[in-house]
Amino acid sequence: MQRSLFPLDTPPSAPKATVSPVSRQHLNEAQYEAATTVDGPVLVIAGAGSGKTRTLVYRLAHLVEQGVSPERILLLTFTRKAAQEMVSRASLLLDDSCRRVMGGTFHAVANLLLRRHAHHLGYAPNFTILDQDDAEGIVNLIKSSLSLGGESKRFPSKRLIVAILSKAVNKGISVADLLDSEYSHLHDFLDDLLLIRDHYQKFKVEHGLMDYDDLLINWQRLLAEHPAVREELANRFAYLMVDEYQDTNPIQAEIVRLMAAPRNNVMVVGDDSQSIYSFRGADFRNIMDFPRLFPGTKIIRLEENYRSTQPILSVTNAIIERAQEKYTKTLYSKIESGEAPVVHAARDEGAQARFVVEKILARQAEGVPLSEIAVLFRSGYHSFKLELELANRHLDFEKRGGLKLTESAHIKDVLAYLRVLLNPQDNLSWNRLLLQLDKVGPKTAQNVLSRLKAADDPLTALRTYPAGKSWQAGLLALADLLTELSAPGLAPVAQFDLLMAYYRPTFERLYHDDYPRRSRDLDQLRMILEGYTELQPFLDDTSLDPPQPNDLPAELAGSRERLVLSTIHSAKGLEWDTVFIIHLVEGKFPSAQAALPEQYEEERRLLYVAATRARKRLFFLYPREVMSPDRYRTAGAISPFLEELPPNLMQSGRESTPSWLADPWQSEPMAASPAYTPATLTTTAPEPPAAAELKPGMAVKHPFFGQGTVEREKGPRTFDIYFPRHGRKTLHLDYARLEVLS
DNA sequence: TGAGACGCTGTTTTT
DNA sequence: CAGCGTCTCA
Repeated sequence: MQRSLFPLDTPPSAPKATVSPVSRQHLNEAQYEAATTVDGPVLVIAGAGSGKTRTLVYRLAHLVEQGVSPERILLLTFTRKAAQEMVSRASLLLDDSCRRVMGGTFHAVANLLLRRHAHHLGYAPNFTILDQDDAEGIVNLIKSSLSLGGESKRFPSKRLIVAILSKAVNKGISVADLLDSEYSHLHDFLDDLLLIRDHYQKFKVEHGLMDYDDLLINWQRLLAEHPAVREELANRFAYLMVDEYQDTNPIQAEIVRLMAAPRNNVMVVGDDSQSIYSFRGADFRNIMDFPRLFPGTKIIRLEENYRSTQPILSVTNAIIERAQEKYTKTLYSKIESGEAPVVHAARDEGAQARFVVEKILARQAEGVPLSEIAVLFRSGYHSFKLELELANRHLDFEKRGGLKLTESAHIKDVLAYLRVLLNPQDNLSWNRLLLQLDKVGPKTAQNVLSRLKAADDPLTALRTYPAGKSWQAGLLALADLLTELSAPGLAPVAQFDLLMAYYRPTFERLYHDDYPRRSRDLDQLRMILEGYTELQPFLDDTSLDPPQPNDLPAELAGSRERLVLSTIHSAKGLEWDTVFIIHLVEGKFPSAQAALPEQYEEERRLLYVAATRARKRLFFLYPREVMSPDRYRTAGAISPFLEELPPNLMQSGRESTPSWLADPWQSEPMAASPAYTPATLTTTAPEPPAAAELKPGMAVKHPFFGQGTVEREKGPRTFDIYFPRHGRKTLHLDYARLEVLS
């Protein structure tokens, strides 16, 4: 979790490089050209593993070295991590001034800009960002208030409704057209959907809420409708770079166009073969439209792959060769030798998991660190069996993708209090708080809500509300809590602690069966909160860059090598020595949902992305039998993507069903495993260091952020500390559990 | 009108 | 395998 998207202060530093970092030695011809063409529009078509990141990093350093002020560079990436990584590598290459480059996702940058300029659009600066879950919650409220969907079972779920409305926005088409093209079976619900959309829109504006799409739309509107603002921003950001351009949607393309004009110093980098976000409105044809959007675009292709061995590339080329529509290129590698990828048919899911573990141990024995190995899959739940097996064998892993910490109900509960504090208009969160009171249900909550809406001061309104006897006390307690929390000068962690004292009984009542497990999440949340001196950026980050549930503190994560389990989407842009792709069964991969040819093609690209992550060893696995929900075994068919590949490119491993396995028809029970505990945090709090003890340059240790260096004193008992793994944090000694190392 | 019990369905991917 | 809607009782 990292919030210093706009690093505002510059750490003192001397340039490290005496020779120009961007020399022809480190880059090939095409990369060099891309890194050093700084004026005018440039499109880089970069195949997988072709040194795209390297090129961007060198270009960043080159720009700064040429005298471009880092503040004037905007780097738009797909994840926050990617931006950090690039900025940090550029800093190593040149000097720390590169850290002043503004970088992040479209959504995160939109958020920062809109906090400053939202008033042009009729929004207050304290708007709340909604995640998908929130959006679904609002749609649900609207659905029931309009009494839609009651009788008819066919009425689309809140999930689907939100997906449809969002997709229409992101593709820039009407809901009617979208239904025609992708959801023809829902055509009868068009009017209902439009009605819901209008109510949803109105609800958001009235209550100071923005969903992910609004962040983009409003950024675009800001630029399109307010020329003065557009000019100011376009002036400030004289150089634009956009990574993963194949996954941008039309709104993002328009934002880029508006931000870049009239200089058009903009470089976009992407690979149409790796476009995997069409469900979000992205269209890989976007990348081909770029030259039309920016006449005079210089097009550069990076086709040499530096990552994988030729045997692996031969397979990945074969995968993508069968794509219906592709514009590009065949990758080649100079790393000739290497083993052919392995296809292995495991007996069932359990055997698949055991096979992976065996191979991991073998690879480890060959000297490959655990962190250089990854297991990839189509959907989050595909790794459950494997996670159990790994826990059994005491192999440490880190899971990416799938459920986020902030998606669980108990975390959402806590966040709702904090949200209401910052944005008293946020009726979604109010609703959540009210429903937690005993004897208060949806109906009562609605009544209270309508009163709050009319009132100037929500807290007074709460206190004076003519509540029923059975729940009056609860309402007052809530008002008291919120009053207490709004005391000026309270640090976020202090607010959290007060809040927990109030919430814990509710928490234990609501989740009585498994609250100890959930309790750990709250501990984790508290530690994350320690990195913030203000609530707003914390809340923004919980929506824009949500942490994973078992993200370990740096202290534990850094000391041990961990295997990576990841959805393919979250593995984008990364690479490992050894990669396993599991569950390559028809129905799971490609997903059974992918019925339309376009969706099927995207599944193919997804497999391509997964396979191109591997440097040396690549394993394709599938279970021959899968459990259907009713405990019967059914035959799993091999994914058509694998079946259609030329067999001579791969080693086949059906025979290697481990001999120690029991009778193949006997279900192999997993050895009883001790309940998996995602590393408890048993740190005994060290004595808080006295402020006088901390001096710039000192090494300190934080339970979550790991080792860091004190940069400067920022206030009473408050210091800026730079953590290499998490960026700059402002920490208060009373709240952060800091340990002095030197 | 809230709360708890029961039975059904449907299940990607992420900002 | 939960998360939803429906039903019943308080």
